[in-house]
Amino acid sequence: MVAVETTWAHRLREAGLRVTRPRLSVLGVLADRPHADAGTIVTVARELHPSLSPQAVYGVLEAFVAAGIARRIEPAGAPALFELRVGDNHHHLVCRSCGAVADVDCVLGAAPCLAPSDPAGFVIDEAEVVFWGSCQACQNRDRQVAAAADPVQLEEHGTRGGAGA
Amino acid sequence: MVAVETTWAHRLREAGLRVTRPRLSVLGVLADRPHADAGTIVTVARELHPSLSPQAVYGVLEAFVAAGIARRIEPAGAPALFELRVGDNHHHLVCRSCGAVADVDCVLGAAPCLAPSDPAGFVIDEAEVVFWGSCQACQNRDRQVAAAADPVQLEEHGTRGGAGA
DNA sequence: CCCTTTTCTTGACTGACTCAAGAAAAGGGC
DNA sequence: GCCCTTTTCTTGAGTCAGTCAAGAAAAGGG
Repeated sequence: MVAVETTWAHRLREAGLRVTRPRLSVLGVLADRPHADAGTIVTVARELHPSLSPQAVYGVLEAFVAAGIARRIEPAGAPALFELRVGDNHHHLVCRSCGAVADVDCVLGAAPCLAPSDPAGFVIDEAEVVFWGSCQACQNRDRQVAAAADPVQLEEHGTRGGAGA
Repeated sequence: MVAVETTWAHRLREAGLRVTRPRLSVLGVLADRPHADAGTIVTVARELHPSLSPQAVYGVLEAFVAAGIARRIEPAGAPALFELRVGDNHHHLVCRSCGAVADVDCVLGAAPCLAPSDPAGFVIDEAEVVFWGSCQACQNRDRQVAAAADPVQLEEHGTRGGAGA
């Protein structure tokens, strides 16, 4: 416990940031939930630090991103997500149904891992890749809903689909 | 002129959509500006159709996307953009400074053009690729600003950088 | 031309995020 | 340990993109 907090404090100092309660709280939440949005971080961090304000969280996250200890991702149609895994140029899988996000290692290595053949005069520093699809849980749920609608196929289970946030 | 409108009308009917003035206006704007956001579309379309409401434009764009005659892209940190180029799985170059967007043909062909080695149980239907960098105009501007700050290098021109959008 | 369905206008509202000012906390120097 | 400066956090108002809902207007088949 103490060791963990010491580690976070160390990481903050390394990045040239002061060690504060809000920053440690946000680091703790991000360690638990690797793709949390600002609202989730506020909610969860308040369990330990009830006076924490949303604006503090926005400020902390901005400082983390500027210092290079967090990365911001913005899948279309969702609020920004933050992750502590930085510097390895990995990409993301996003579920169209529930918004779940998973990491994928970059297939090709260093950033930018891809280069267009005709860059139209642009100097490119990053290739961002988002894979859109359906996560395992949503596939299971959809299969169960389909089975309920057409019981001939999988009648033996009689399962029901629960909404998966 | 009439031929053009007739073509748009035809395209709408093909897609199963009624032909209306707002829809023709939005198509016209998108033909001129291949990566316009909703606000720009409202402003430009009102030159021809002053009573057009923002909500009508949101509705029209939603109908276009649902019908497959437009595509919505959402670069991080910017409002959604719309384009008429659909069905070819192309990708985008986005300028970090001015937000300019250019199309790039997909290097690999059909969608999803990439596949992660470990998809973590996801079924993937699309790989979205965004190349981030600096467009030609912003490179020129930055070079001029640098020259103004350090005149030894390129003194002979004495150019000044204008803020670009 | 009429009638039904779709679409558009008007206007209120939400969610994510930003801006600004003053209060509180961090951490180096003594 | 205490003080002082700088950074950071809290509080509160504001912005921007987009959504929701209800009634008016327009499309297009009969």
